[in-house]
Amino acid sequence: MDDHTDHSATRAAGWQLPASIEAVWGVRDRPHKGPKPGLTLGRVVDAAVRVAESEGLAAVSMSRVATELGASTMSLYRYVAAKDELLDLMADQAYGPPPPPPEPGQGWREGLSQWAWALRATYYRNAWALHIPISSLPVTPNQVGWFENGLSSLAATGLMEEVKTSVVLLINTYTRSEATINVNLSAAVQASGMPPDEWMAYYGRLLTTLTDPQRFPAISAAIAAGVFDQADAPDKEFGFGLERILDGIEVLVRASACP
Amino acid sequence: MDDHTDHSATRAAGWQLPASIEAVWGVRDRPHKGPKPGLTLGRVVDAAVRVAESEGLAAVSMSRVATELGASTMSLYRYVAAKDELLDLMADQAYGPPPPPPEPGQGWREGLSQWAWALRATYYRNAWALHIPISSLPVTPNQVGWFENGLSSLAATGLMEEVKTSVVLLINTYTRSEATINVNLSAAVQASGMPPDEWMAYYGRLLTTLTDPQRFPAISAAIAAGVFDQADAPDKEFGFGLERILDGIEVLVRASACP
DNA sequence: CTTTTTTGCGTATGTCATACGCTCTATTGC
DNA sequence: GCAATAGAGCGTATGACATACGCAAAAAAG
Repeated sequence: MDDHTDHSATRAAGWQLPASIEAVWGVRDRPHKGPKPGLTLGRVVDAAVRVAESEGLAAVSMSRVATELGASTMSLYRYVAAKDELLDLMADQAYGPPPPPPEPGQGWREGLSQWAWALRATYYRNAWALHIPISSLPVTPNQVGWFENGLSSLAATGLMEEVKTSVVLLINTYTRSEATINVNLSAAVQASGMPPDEWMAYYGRLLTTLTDPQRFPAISAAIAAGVFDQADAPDKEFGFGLERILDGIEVLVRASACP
Repeated sequence: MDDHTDHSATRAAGWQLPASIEAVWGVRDRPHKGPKPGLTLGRVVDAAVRVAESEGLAAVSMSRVATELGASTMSLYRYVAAKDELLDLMADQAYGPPPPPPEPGQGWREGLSQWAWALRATYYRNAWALHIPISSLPVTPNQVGWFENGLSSLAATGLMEEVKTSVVLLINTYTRSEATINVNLSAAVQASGMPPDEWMAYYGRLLTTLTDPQRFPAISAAIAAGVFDQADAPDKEFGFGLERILDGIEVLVRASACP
């Protein structure tokens, strides 16, 4: 144990939790010696998020964030060891605090469903955050908070703890990737300047041209059935997949309930 | 119709399929006028893939690929309009040709399951490709080929065409993101220098330190149950989710079979 | 008051994507 | 055949960007 904070669990051979992440968890820093910091980690992250919201994640450069704060580029490195750390903190900020836990009377399915929809809304609201690569298992407060909340819906089921975490991970994975696909897609549509329906129709025509019906019978059938005639409501698509997954989990819950 | 190839379907107001992508589909270019190209699009993409395989996607710069080919940086721009296009073509190369379509006697579930596992193996084998952002719906030959193959498993079910595409999209989405998470994660573990089990144990200790059991009861329960004591086999985790999703789809298929 | 730590920040380095324009080449229209 | 022309390779900018390094000033500790 050293004179200051106990880092025995956040440090290990070859790796340690970055100092900036310890900071968001509120692990208190000793009162400093040198000059007072002119900024705070929070202000840096907020500024970065502001830039990402208004100009996209690609616009988030150290110098852009610095000018946003009226500081110099290099001063940011007193709060964050590298840009990657800043991105991780921005991602945590994007999650925000998780929604309130499900009410006691609610079933697991309803709880998980609401959780997934809330998560999805968060991803859509902060589309820029989807471009930040996932660098490890959740270690930031809001991310862990969402995980906790997801798990809590399953508390009353008889599932094994290991299975519960798998389920929550599964739904998070699904939700994130559905959001990623749609965000990228709508960016592409936007870039084309066409209205979504028209773009979809164009895509259908494109496939028709490119795919030989002999080699691509299933796709041709889909085209013929008019699948690509108009853009599907993304909500519908997401709901479809979610219900399928929940159906699958229901099978599992039932099996574990009546042995 | 103009003097050369018919582009009426690959061009549209405000957007057109990039020339390099038309090229991989084998849309023939008119016999050229100027000097003979010293390279081919295929060689450029191959070189880029070789770099990505041996040094990671981050090492793929235009100049690195050029030196790989013994050419100058700028010469690559005769084959590809921008780096993004090169990345899209690399991604298509990573998919490779889809596995053979399911045998006639096989059920949809077995077919889709095999498809998903094959897709997953492909993602794992070419982990670098997961870092390439998805820029639109599938338009490259191998990607479309995989899509076709996935759909073909569902041909015999009575599902509507629209639902079939949703199902295939769902499984692809799930598979891709599971792979993404595990690839990133194992990169993080690798970077730490610890063996996976030890890393997981460390992560458990980390969570224990950071999470107050009052505010994070569900996570604390998971920790107490030893969920984080050892790294799960990623195959198990993937199989779990996949079976859940297939269970969900089975519900759907049954419902549409006996109305 | 001196030592130590820590801050802000100027400067420098190396990497990248890519615009531009020059030269040279092979095909095409005459 | 021959000139016009589209295209090929590529050298040379240009303007970002992340970040290493080091200095000078500030504040707490002794």
